[in-house]
Amino acid sequence: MQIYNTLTKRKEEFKSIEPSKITMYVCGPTVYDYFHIGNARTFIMTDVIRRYFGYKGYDVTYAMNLTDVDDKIIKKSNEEGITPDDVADKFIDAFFEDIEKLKVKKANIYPKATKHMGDIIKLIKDLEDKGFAYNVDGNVFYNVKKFEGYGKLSGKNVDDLLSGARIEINNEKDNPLDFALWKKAKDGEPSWDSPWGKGRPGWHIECSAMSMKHLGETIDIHAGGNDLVFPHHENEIAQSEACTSKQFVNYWMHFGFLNIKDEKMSKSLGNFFTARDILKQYSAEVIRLFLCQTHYAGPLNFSEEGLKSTENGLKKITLLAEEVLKGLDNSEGVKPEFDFDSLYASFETAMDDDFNSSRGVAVIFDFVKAVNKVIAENENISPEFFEKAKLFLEKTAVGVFGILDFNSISISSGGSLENELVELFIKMRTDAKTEKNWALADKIRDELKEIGIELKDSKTGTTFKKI
RNA sequence: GGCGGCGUGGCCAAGUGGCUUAAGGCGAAGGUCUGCAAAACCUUUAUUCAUCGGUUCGAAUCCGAUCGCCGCCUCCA
Repeated sequence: MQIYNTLTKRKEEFKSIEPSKITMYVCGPTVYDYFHIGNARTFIMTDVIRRYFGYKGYDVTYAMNLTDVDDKIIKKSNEEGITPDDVADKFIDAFFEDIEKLKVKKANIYPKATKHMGDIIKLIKDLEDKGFAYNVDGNVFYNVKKFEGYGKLSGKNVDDLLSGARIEINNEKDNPLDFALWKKAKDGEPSWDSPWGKGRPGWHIECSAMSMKHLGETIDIHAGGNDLVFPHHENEIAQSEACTSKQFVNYWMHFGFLNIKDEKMSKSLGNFFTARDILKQYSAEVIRLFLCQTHYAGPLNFSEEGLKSTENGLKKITLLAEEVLKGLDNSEGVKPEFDFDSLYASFETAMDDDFNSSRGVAVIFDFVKAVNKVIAENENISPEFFEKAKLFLEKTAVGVFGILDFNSISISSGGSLENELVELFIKMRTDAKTEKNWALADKIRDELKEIGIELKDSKTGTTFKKI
């Protein structure tokens, strides 16, 4: 399995620290607002990656942090006149609701910054003791010059950064690049006691502290959006490695941006759609397929046309899944020649190559086409064939991508009064057809469609489904 | 100013030296099936990969230049 590692800037053979076990940490949301569909890309693609590891038989321990103490939360709490905790709680709830609607499997742990103050303070103290941090009147800064590898992830060097035009002026810092580990409390802000007085943690320290606490000093994978490479992840490395003298993360993975008309979707530009709004119009499966059709690292333009075209494509998969379910009820039939093995192999080859979901999805479409061909060419097909076909879809489309849900496929089955009534209409229509009374036959079909029942004629008779 | 990414058919998107005279999806056109639909199947839809040079027996893939777009360096997934 090959994974592109931002740290080494190339694809590398993936080797976990412990055989068949993986530790993975992903930078989650700062809970001050509903997350947008660009954030969702990270949540969904890490979900796909995590699911694929599961497919491969790995036991994954996956942590996603919730940043619940932060400038933006404080700002929001002032705007709304509620406490920062209330802001955080509200959007943590919303986060879990949205993530569930997007069919993202839950992480094993969702550590919160506010629940790890002891660990954070201990880490800062350690950095101070080791000479990597200095205290200026209750503010503690990290001394970037002390850490030799600073810039190794983002490919920057301290001198280039210093010549950059947009570095803020802060007289308290020895060096403009130094960043806050601990911020002295201001009036009305949430604060915690520490050896440096009351205050709260800086932005980057929580991830170092929580990743090391829950997953270990060295972990397999750390992922996040492209915009976190610098400074966030760079600083995490500096904090963690200065403290442990061990490699913090073996594989760094970064996701490309979701753009609107070639511009990064972001809260600050205001060009964003929240995931919950998009979910009102499109299913989780459509959104997931839309994202999976592009490799995770590249940019992806978000558009209504794109979602629409994905929705049409997904229909093909769903309709085939329906045929597969129906085929399970066959009593007997031919056992067609079908090379499941080579399809599994193609799927794995694609996904083994840095999670190339775009190719993985193409394999599913190839499969759909091949099964449709089998169905078109044979009158009766054995249920065993459909069982194998269902298993393939379950492992790939359902299990890895989450772009199909057998439970939401309604196939007509007798029993209820409603179904019997529809069957009655179908019988009447069949009679009308025999009498070549096309006007009546079409009227029945059209009117049933208006109340949400779709009829489909085939050689073997007419079937219906709710739409 | 520093660093990095990208430019493939009408649209989206894989491919990064020969297996590709470029996957897959959407759209479009024709055909089979059907009373008509729908679905499905078959066929067609890039002699070409921003442009121009170069390396090579061979390049969308490597090198150089040019044009265009985007990102990071400030909070951001």
